[in-house]
Amino acid sequence: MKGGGRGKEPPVVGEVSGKRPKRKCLQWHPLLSKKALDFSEEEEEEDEEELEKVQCGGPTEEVEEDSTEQRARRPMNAFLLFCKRHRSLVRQEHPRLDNRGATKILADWWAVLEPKEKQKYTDMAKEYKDAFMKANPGYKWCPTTNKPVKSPSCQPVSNPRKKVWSFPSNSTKDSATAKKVPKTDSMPQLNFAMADPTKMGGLSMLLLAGEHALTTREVGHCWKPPKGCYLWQICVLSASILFVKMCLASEAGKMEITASQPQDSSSAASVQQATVKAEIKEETGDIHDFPLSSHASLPVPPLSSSSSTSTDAIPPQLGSQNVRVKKKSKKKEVAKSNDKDGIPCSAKKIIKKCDEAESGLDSVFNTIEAVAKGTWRDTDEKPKKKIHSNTGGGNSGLPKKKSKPKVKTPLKEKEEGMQEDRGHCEQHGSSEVEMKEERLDDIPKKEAEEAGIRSTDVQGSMTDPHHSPSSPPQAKLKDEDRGKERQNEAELSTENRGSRKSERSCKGALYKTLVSEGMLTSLRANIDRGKRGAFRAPDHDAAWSDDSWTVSQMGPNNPKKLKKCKSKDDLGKLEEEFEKKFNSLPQYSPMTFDKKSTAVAKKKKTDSSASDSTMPDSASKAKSCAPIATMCPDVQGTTSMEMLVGSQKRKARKSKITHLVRTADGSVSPAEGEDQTLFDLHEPLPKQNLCNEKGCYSNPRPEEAERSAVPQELPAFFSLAALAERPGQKKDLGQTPVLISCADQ
DNA sequence: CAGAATGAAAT
DNA sequence: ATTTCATTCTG
Repeated sequence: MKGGGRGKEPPVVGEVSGKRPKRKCLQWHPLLSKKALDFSEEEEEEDEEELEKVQCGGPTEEVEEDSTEQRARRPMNAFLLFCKRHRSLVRQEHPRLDNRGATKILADWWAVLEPKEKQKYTDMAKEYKDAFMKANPGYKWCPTTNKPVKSPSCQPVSNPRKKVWSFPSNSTKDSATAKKVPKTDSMPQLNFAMADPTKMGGLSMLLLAGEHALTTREVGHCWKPPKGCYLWQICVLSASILFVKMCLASEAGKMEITASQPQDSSSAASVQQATVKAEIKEETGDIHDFPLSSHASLPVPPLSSSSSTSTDAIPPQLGSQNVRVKKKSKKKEVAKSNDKDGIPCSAKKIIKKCDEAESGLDSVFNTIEAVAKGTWRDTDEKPKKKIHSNTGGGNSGLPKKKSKPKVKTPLKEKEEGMQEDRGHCEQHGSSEVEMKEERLDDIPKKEAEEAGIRSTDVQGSMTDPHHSPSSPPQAKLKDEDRGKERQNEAELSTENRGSRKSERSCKGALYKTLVSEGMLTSLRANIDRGKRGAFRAPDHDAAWSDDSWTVSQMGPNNPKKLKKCKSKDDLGKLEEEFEKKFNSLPQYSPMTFDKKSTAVAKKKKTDSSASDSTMPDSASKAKSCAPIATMCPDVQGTTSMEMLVGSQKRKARKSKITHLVRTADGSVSPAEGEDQTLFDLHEPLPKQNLCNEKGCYSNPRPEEAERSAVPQELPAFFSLAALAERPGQKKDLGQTPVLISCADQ
C-alpha cells in the first residue's frame, strides 16, 4: 500500500500556486544519467513519454513541457544514502516505530558510525553528486525561486511602470495568474474606471488614439492628471488591445507593414491592417503568455541596472527607484535563469520572460511610438542592427550589453538553445538600448511640446503612463514572438531544444529512476527477508570508485531497446547494477551501532563502568542483528574511540522552536533549567509519548514506551548510555538554543 | 501534508 | 547564519 510510490508525492499544484510548486523531480541516478547520454533522441522522446506517465503520474507537473521542466532532484547526501540503506533494518527491528522514529535512530546510528564507515557513504554521495552535476551542469540546489508571484514587492510605489503593466494585464486578461500585482491602487486602473463609455470609440478611435497617443494633445491632457490616461479617453481596454495588436502586427507583420506602409505612420489604414493580423495572431497566441509577461513586467529596468548607461536610457525616475527594487527581485530571477541551463523549466521560462519582456518592451514601445509618429521605419532599421549583431556572432556582437552581464551564466553556453535565446535577447537588448535612447529623446520632446511645461510632476507621471500602455502590448508581442519561436523551435529544435534536451535527459533519468526505485523496493524486500547477508559487501571498498559506475553504465547499455520495448531485460540489468552499487554500500548491523554507541558513551562519560553496564544490553539485542553484524567488519573498530561523531550542530529547527514556544511558552522555564532533563526525562511537551524528543524514539504504543523505559530489553540504542551520549552533544544546539529562541520570541 | 534526521548548496 | 531540499513513510 504504501507504495512507496512516488506517486504519492503530491503533484503539486500548478506552478502558479502561491507556493512553489514543488515539482517532483525525477529522481536522478548516475546510471541514469549515463544512459541518458546514450539514448538517441528518438529514444529519448519515447522514454520521456513513458516516464512522464509513469513517473509523475502526474502529469500534473507539467511535465512535459518545458514549461516546467522537471527539475532534477538533488542527489542524496551520504546520510540519506545511509538512511535508505538502513531504514529497513531499523524498521525491522522496531516495527512499530514510525518513520520519524526510524529516522531518529538512523541519525543516531549515523552519528556513531566511524568516519571510515561513513566515508563510503560519503564517497558514494560524492560520486553521485558529481555525476549528477555532470548530467545537469547548471543545477542549483536551491532554485531560487519561484515565488513568482511576489510581484507586489515593487508595487510600493514607485514604479510607475510596473503599475502600468499591471493594468494592462488586468484589462486583458489577467486571468489567472493574476499576479495581482497591481493591486488596486495602481493608477492605471483608476484611469480605467474613469474612461467614459460615451467616449468609447470604435476601432477607428482606437487607432486614432494609438496614433496620437504620443502626439495628441489630448494625451497631454490626460497625462497630467491621471497618469496614464492618454488612451483612456477611450476605453482603456480597447486601447490596450489596440496597442497590442499594433505591436504584434509590427513584429509579426513587420515585413508586411513596412512594405505596405512605409513611414506613414499616421495612416490608420495601415494600422488597421496590422491590427487585423495581430488579431489573428492573438487568437492563436495563448493567454498564458500574458500572465507571464505581466510577471516579467518589471524586468526591463533591471537591465539597466547593471550598467549605468542603460539607466540613462531609462527614464530617470524609474531608473533610480525602480532599479533598486527591481534589482533585487531581478537578481533572483536572473539567478534562476542563469542556473538553468537547461534545466528547470521554470527557470527557462523566467529567462524568457525577462529577456523577452525587456526586449519586447522596448521594442514594442518603440514600435508603437514609431507607428504613431510615423517613424516606424526607424524601428525597422534597428532590427537590422540586431541582425547585424547577430551575424556578427551573437553575443560577441554585443559586447557587454547590459543584459549580458546579468546573465552571466557559468556554463551556459553549452546549451545551444540557451545561446540562441540569449542571442535573441541580446539582440533585442541592444536594439533596445538604442531605441531607448531615441525614444527618450523623442518622448521628452513631445511631452514638452504637448504637455508643455507642466510641472515636474507631470513629467514623472508622463513617463510612466507612457510606458504603461506600451508595456502591455509588448508583453503580448513577446508572447507572439514566443509562439513563433516555438514553432521554429519545433522545427529547428534549437532554442529550447537545448534545454529541452536536458529535460529529456532528466526524463530519461527519471525513467531509470523509476526502475531503480523498483529495484530498490525489491532490494529492500530482500533485505528484510534477510537476504542482505548475501550482499555483504565488505570487499567493495575500492569498488566505489568510478569503476563501478562505469561498469554499470556499460552494462545497461542497451538504451535503445530499453526505451521502447522491452526494457525488461535491460531494466533488469540496470536494476541489478544499481542494486549492486547501492548494496555495495556497507550495511551495518544494529549491533554495531550498539557497541559503538556504548563505546562512545564510554568515552564520553569517561566512566568505563557506565558503559559496561550498557554493553549487556547490546548483547541482548544482538540476537536479532547477529547475522548482519557479522558482516560488519568494523565492529572491531567499534571500540574505536572515535569521538563522537555525532556532532550535530544543527540548531533547533524553527518549527521545533515554535513548538517549544507553544508548549513551554510560559513555562519555558522548565526546560531552561536543565537541558538534560529534557532528554532524560521524558518529556514534557511533546507528544504524549513517554519519550522525550530524543531520548526515545517515539513509540506509538505505551507498552513499547515502557519498554523503552526499561533498559533491559531495549536494544542497545535505547540504552541510557546511548541516550546520555546524545544529550551531551545535542543539548547545546538543540535545547539551549531553543530556549533562547523562545525567550526571544 | 507534516515531519524526523543530516548534509550540500545557496542566499 | 539561515533556508532549501533530498529520502522514507506514518499519522
